[in-house]
Amino acid sequence: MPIGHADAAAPSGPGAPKTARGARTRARILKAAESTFGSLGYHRAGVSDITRDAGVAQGTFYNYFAGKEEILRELVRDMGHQVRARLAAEVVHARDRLEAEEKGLRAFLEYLHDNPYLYRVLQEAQFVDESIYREYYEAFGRGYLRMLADATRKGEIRSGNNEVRVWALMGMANFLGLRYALWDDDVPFDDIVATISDLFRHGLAMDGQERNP
Amino acid sequence: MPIGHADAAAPSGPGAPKTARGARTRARILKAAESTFGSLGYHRAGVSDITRDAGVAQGTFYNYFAGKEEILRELVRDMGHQVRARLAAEVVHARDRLEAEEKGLRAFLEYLHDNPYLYRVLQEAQFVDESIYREYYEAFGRGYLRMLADATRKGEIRSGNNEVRVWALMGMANFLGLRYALWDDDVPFDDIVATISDLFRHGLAMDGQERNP
DNA sequence: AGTAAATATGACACCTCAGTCACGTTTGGG
DNA sequence: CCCAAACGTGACTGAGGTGTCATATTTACT
Repeated sequence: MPIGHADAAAPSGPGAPKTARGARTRARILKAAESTFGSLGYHRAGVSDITRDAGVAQGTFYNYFAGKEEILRELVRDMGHQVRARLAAEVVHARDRLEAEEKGLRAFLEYLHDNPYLYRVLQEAQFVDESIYREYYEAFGRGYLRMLADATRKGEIRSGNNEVRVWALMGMANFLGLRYALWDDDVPFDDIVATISDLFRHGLAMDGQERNP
Repeated sequence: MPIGHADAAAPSGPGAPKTARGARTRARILKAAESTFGSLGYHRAGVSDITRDAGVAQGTFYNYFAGKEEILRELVRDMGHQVRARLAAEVVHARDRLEAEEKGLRAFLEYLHDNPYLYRVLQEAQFVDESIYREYYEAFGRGYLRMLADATRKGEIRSGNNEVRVWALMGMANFLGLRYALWDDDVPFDDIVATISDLFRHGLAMDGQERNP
């Protein structure tokens, strides 16, 4: 995943803007949708809330998006690109997988803390159209799996079912983010990263225990 | 958490049934709400869908519940009691914490596979009233934390920040359940449990590596 | 059996909100 | 400078759905 490369596709299909003004307006509406869905939630948020926030009329909305559901789809795709790009950038200089996990987790917690809307929009999308949600995590998971496979090949991590590991790791990050980056920041990210790092380096069991082949 | 003990509180407050018939009707409505919310989702499901499923008239619903939101609250509380009771029963005979984690994870995956509605109702409740959701996981987490603290005291697991661990472990189980118990059961639960057990016993890093005091 | 409280009914009032449309305004290529 | 296409507007409508209420039926106790 190259950094600095425009990962986000230009909008296409019906409703794609054809002038500079159109592009600006579409972007404003999308931005407004992010904060409106993010703070009010998808169902409480009306299209009129979005257009008011964007400073356009109701009808303008439908010049660019087929409806409320489609703008959510677009939004999730957009936000997904952003997180992945950000995490990839943070992780690229790690010397091994364990270090990459540490950097990645910290970056994710920080990202979530700075962009709290991501979580809500994403999780709520799950119940509007499950395929949007699966697409996000499967895309995320594919990249993650590739990195774990590399690490296995290099002998940096134990061999094992990396696909299962990916889902376990994504779940961990997700819950830690919800609890410590969104709900309460009563535990420093350093402590969280240290705790998880210890789990990755030594497991949960006492040292030297259960080392049968 | 004693098994076989009625953990679920009897309904109280306004709308509490006062005859046997009333209690039956209330229970039928709650049951219907579970399957209706579970399959259609909270927002798509109408109160009329619930009452039709329960075989009662619209108005009957409001004899027992203040509204759509309150029955969701009740439902989450109810389902939370059930899962916790079930997991506690499965875990109670484990010989140490590591074995308890294995049994607990497998039991959770099986429970979710048999009760797919739990996930949807719970996750969706998050956006209707966040406190319902937090209450569920904080209750779950308190019990979990107590068990990890015991295990630390007994020297069964490494010392570390158990609270952070609890959230990491809950997140893992959650995502593994979503992916492998609800979406696709293409990986046997045995493999999942084995993978996670290996993580707990040895970590992710290669054996013998990173063992500095 | 008689009676008051509890429970059941379902039509309906009322409101929210997504999406439409006929008509103005701006843009940009020729 | 012209004009066709692109863009912007906001009042309106029609569907969907929550909660109410006057009335009917059942329960439980005497």
